[in-house]
Amino acid sequence: MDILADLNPPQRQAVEAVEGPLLILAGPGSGKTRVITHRIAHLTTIWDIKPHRIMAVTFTNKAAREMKERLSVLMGERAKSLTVGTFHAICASILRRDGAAAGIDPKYVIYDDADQLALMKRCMQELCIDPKTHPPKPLLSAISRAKSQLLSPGDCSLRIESYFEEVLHRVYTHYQDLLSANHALDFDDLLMMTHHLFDKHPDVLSKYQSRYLHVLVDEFQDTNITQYALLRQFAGKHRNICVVGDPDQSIYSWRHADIRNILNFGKDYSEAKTVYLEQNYRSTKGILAAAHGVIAVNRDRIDHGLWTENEEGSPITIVKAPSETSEAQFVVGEIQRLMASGEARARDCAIMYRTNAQSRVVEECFVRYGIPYQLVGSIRFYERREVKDMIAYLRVLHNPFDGISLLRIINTPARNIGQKTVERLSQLAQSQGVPVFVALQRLLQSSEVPAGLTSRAVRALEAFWELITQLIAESQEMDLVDLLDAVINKTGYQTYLDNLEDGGERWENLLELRGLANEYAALGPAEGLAAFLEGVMLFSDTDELDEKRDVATLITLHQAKGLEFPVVFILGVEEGVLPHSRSLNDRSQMEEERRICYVGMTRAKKRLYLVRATERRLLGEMKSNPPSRYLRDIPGNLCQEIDLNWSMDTCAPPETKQRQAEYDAGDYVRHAKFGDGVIVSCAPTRDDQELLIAFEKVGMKKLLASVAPLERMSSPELLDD
DNA sequence: CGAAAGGCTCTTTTT
DNA sequence: GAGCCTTTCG
Repeated sequence: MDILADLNPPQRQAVEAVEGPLLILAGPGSGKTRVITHRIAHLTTIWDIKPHRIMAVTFTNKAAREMKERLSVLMGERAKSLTVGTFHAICASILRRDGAAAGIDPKYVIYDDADQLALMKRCMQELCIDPKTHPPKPLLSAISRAKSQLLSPGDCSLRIESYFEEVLHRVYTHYQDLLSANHALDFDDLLMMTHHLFDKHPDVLSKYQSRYLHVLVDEFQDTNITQYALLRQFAGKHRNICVVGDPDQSIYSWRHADIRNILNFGKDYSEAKTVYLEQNYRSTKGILAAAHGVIAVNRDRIDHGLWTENEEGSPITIVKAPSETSEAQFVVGEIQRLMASGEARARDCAIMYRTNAQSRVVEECFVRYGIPYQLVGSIRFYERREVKDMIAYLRVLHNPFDGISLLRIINTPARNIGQKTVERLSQLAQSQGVPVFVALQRLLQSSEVPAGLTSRAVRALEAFWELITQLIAESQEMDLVDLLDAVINKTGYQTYLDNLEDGGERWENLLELRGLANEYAALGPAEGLAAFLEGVMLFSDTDELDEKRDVATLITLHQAKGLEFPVVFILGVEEGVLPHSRSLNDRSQMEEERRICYVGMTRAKKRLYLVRATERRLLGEMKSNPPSRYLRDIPGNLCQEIDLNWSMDTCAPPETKQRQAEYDAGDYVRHAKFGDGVIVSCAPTRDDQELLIAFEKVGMKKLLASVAPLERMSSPELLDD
């Protein structure tokens, strides 16, 4: 197989530049994943690099999985020994293997958002900080920001400039203490602690540096400072680091992605080569031009060419609906029409929106009209109560120091351990400075009942202790699936679910979890449990997306990055929704909103619909939003407009008209009465344009584009007649 | 002790 | 409208 055969010249250049650092700037649809996979295949075949000496880092599990699939097509079995994974997954396994040097328990557990929140509440309680005056979430997000920049609690104490920062410092310090007391790491810790480990233990670092001859990174524009620092550590010895990115698709600044990384790359690796991938293989010319119209407005960007040899394609359809219901109905009708005409199947269609909340109306509508669909990741699998409960049990068995999990399941299902008892128990743990698990053990060993506890409560705790210790013993020798079954049975969880209203559905979820556990069977008891817990925490539901089923996809614009569909509907193209209201007063956030829109538009291969509702329910209140500013930035000649407001009462088919209102300053026009003229300026109004026209014969006139009897003139010669 | 009801806040995007 | 917390009742 000739790996270079069907690559265009820049792609080939990117694949063949194997020595030294390489920056690939790749526009949407330019084949960047292809370049990465072919580059790896090229390295392993032509240059005979052993696959286990190559690391490819992605952001999502889905991207990692796809890359592995494509690589095994190119390389076969050899692909298995490549390191392909997300930053988080790669770091998690490094810490499990080598973290002990930095004081990390190999049996550490990973805390997700919910766990973090629980821990933060506990933390604030212990510090006597009122969660009303200092809401936990902003504090957590500030801590996350610090960790994304490699700032330890100590570093944060160096520049305390406000009361908030003072509180932050105290909270951050204690939060880290609690994490470590629980033998737990949060998502950001996985990265920061790995960096820390490498920083303090050159021997460990050197092991990885020597092993990895080549490091490749996808979606480089989304890396944060910590991730970039990690990459530099990995590539520190051989300096063969290849990063692929597109600044125009940077939409994760809220997760502390730092665009400066792209700029710094050239400084940190002054010998770096740069390759531009500018040919788009995905979209029609029309879609590309429309998307360019939107993104070109951004100030903080370098305009680079993006072109395609694809056909011009259908016009972009801009739809004005009276409400979010009719917005959804339009989508249904249009999908039905496309399916009936054979132009598209359900699976060719994607419905994209800014916020998850928007999906509900669409979902209801799809159910009513029987359009098959899949909703991508609004409720994460492992965030479901029953799944979290089961995982909490397994975590406690794996690592009894995990107090957050222990307290979660201590009375689930109910076993007569009330709130008071739990509170008393965690107080005991805190005052003795030991984990809850140990405090419980001590309490039960001592002959006297501590103050504040009834003997009844102690009996209940004893029963719980028996249950857990017995399960821990079993976890040492039982296979994972058997262990899970044992937990479900001995805790009475199944009976508990049976008595619940929606128990059936929840039981299904546990069966799914069981199926997942089955995949770790080969690893044996303890190791299987560890790997399962790691996998389940880092597993994201976006991975659920199944391209094989013939169903339409409902997805947020963020999650849509990296995907493509023949037909794309973007909903809520309104001021306040896209761009989102929370970004309106911040210029750099507004630029990001624009990139989000750009990402959505460039997902479309053949057809693109931009739909808005003149009125929609927001915050429980009816709101009427003006059309998104992005609509104005799309050249009018690329569009066709549908106004559903007109068809409401009359039941007439939706009126379609070529958008004539779109004029630009400098256009030449002929007016039925005033004769020929040139447009001096045009001011957009709600649905129209107010034109200032200099007429040859009658001078300046102010006219509305939609009502004035104007005709566009193609060339200025006519004026000179 | 647990379940149910009422009141409160806050709504972006996710590894 | 939803999730979270607190209060209230059985």
